[in-house]
Amino acid sequence: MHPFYQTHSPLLVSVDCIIFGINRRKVSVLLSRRRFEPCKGMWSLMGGFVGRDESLDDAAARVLRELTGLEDVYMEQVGAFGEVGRDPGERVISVAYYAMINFDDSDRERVKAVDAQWVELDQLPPLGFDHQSMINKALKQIRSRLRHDLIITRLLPTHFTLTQLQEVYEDILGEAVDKRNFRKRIAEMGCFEKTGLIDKTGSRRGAALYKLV
Amino acid sequence: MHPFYQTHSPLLVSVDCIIFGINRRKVSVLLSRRRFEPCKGMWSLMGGFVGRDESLDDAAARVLRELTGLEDVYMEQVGAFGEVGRDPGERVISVAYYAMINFDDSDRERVKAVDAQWVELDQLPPLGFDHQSMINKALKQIRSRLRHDLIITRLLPTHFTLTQLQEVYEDILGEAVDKRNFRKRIAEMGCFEKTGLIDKTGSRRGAALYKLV
DNA sequence: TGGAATTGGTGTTAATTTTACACCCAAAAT
DNA sequence: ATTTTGGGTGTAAAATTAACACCAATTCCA
Repeated sequence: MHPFYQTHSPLLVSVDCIIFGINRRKVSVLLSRRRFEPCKGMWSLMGGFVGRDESLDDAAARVLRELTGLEDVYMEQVGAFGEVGRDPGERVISVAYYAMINFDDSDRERVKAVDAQWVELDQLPPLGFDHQSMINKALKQIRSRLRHDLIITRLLPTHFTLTQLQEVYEDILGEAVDKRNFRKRIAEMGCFEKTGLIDKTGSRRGAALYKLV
Repeated sequence: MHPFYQTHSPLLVSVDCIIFGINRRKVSVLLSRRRFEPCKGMWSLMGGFVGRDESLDDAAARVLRELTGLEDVYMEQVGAFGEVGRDPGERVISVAYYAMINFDDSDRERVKAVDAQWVELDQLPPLGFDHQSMINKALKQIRSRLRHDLIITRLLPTHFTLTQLQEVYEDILGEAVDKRNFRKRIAEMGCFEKTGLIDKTGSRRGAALYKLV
């Protein structure tokens, strides 16, 4: 190590993953019950320490993979959280990331093994550490992208109905939107394509299934 | 330390400060020439390591104070940068912050002492590390806030003319805006107040000086 | 077997917001 | 007195956004 660096004390750095998915038709976050101190027994995000030879992005991807078995999932950084007392056990800097996954893809066995559970956005229990702030900041970030971005399609299977898409949109936004205006906007984006398939699970009539172009 | 933490290797964590200010009527960034390896001789942002007993926010404030002598400056986090090779000297995670300061307040002596210099946004030289990415991300963040937020007034003295404000706005946005529409929008915000004072430095006629309400 | 129930799908109009645009003003300098 | 310089102001067209209601297709059940 270069002498300039030696005088400074290194710190533990972790990543925490806010994993969004859909459970029982509602946008939810994957939480797990902590089995170690600190905050043992509380609900929290899944995290892990950053290794010397992995980037922050890689560490986040690894934690997600360990938990869900999923590879190559799109993740976005939320920010770094560094209050001195944020982890009561030790000084830890944590970088929050969010991921949006299609629940059906995820490895249910593994999820169960770590005591993880899907919780709807408006049903979140008290969380350990500063994890609620992380989620709040992530939601703000996602909402601001919602109008010009198709991130939320990652929560759905490759084929989805417009009503499903709208429900996700409303969950994230936290308010209802007008169906016709929503569909108009979607259509203008021009990134969707009718597959010709019909989904009959949601209604008697059946709804057209779309996919990203 | 709790045994759970012992198996993980701590990392160096630094903060880098993107200090915006106005120099010769143009929005500029305070850069310094590095006097140590790595990247010795290159231009870079000012940074510093995060101590065990200071938060990230505190570390950023400290670095800013050490460089400019300014206290209680508003800073905003840009994000964490953690590629493995981002610092060629050693593994360092860095958290970027931006500050907007009124140049006249800053301690010119101290700034000179660290070989620092104001550089206009469109005149940035090649920077060391990933500092250009940090600036790019900060600018994106600021632009997205520009319409509903008065952050840029922090770049100006407490009393300023509308033309000054508009020039800052244009520098950040990177394009010209219509004078009448700009003033209309500003007026609608309703956060400005004519002081009754006149600034004669900019024109023969003189321009009204405003302040934040 | 016909009618009730359920979710899917579609256009138009008014309101609001945004953009484009040009001329006179006040003071200073010559 | 004339010129020069930036300061200050309003209106109309265009674009965007928001509000709003009904018929369609199928299933289920009486």
